[in-house]
Amino acid sequence: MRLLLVEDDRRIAADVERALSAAGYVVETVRNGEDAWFRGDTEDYGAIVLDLGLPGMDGLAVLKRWRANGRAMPVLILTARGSWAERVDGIDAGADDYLAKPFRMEELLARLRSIVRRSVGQASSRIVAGDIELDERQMKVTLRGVPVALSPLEYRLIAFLLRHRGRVVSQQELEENVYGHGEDHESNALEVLVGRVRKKLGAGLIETRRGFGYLISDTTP
Amino acid sequence: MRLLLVEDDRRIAADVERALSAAGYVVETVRNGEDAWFRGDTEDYGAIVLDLGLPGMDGLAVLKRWRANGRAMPVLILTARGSWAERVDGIDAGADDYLAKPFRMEELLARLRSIVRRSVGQASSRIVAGDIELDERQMKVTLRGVPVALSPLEYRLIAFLLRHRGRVVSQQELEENVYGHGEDHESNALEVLVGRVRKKLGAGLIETRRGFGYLISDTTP
DNA sequence: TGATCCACGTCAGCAATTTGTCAGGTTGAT
DNA sequence: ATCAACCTGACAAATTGCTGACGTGGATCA
Repeated sequence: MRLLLVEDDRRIAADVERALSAAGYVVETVRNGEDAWFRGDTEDYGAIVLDLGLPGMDGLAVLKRWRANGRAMPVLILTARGSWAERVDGIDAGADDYLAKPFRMEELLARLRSIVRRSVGQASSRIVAGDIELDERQMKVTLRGVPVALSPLEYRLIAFLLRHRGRVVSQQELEENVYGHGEDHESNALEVLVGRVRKKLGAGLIETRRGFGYLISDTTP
Repeated sequence: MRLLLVEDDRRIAADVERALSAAGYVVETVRNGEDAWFRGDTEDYGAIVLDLGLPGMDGLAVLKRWRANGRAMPVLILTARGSWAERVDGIDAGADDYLAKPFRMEELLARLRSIVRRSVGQASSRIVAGDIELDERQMKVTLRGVPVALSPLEYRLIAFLLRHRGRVVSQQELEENVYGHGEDHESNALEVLVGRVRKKLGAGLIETRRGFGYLISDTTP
């Protein structure tokens, strides 16, 4: 599988490139935003590993332009700072996953495998789980074919759970990704939100794992 | 895919022809403006590579006459210098992309792929959505066949939304593309603009996705 | 030069929606 | 049975987007 690596730090680039090659990928590397944008827009890659701290065009901007042009390949973001706000920005911009530097090469490979698997399994920006269907391009959720009106937070919640369907997502993680911060648990806002989504999408969809978090089970083979 | 190459320099023509053939295109070559115009006007090509520095009829003039006759194939312009004025002229004349000499063959191929992909994705410079129709070459919008007078900003707004129909466009993104800057949201100018366009084109066309942005749904698959 | 028109930004008010909070209920593990 | 975790309905506050009215500046034309 062919990958694009976008990384300006030569040392890191070389390391990652070696690891990816060893793992059997064909890797092409670029070092700045413009090149990245052009390559990503004109070539077909199985996945893209994108550093955010780039010279020239900013990594997020590159990603947004790809998505704006309808390019749907899986993108894994690397960022120096482990800031949650940045993570949310990245996901909103259309990233499929995110990894904070420094990272272990095994983890990079694992996450890469994961997003690639997800993308080949899906081939589009639509996720189906049981009765409901999510179209990320249109930000539209349908229940048995009927469109459901969701508020921004409700949408973010269900989108995150669906993207991570098949595993338990902790309240902490959900909060960080829905609200963009990990406030202390002084409020039950998230629980209320879950309740509202359940009311709109049916009670059976989001399961509660008492003490652990929430789960949408994966029903797509 | 069948291509027309318009290039008077025999050496360059031969090089490009070889590269394009190797890439799997069927290439026809002409060396002057008159022939180019005739071929482009009477034959159907998947794309045209057009040198601007031609003997006889000038490349830009050829392009303009094609467009005036309603020919909509993607055209990639080659120009001797990376002159900005020439680029703007080319884009205005209806070119889809441009490339400054000297160039690397890979880049030519990539840009060609890009404009071809764009054109098959869109089939023409006309976009239809519901009752309304946009002709980008003529910068003309009609509602149920009746031309609608739009101001420059109104046109840019509707054109951007139509080009990206089928997905939600955020206010931020819309602002950047309509006004050319991403000012802080201290004004509701964009909302007012949307209102004005709605008044002219009907309220149902542009949907509001509260908290996310605007959307024109894609009704032409 | 002045009259007029048009595009467009600004503003204020409105209506609808969204969202946090709170005060009880339920539930499930031990 | 008990307790923490979780759910739910109600409510008020905050946000968001829409609209009509108005003002300004630039272009056009007499």
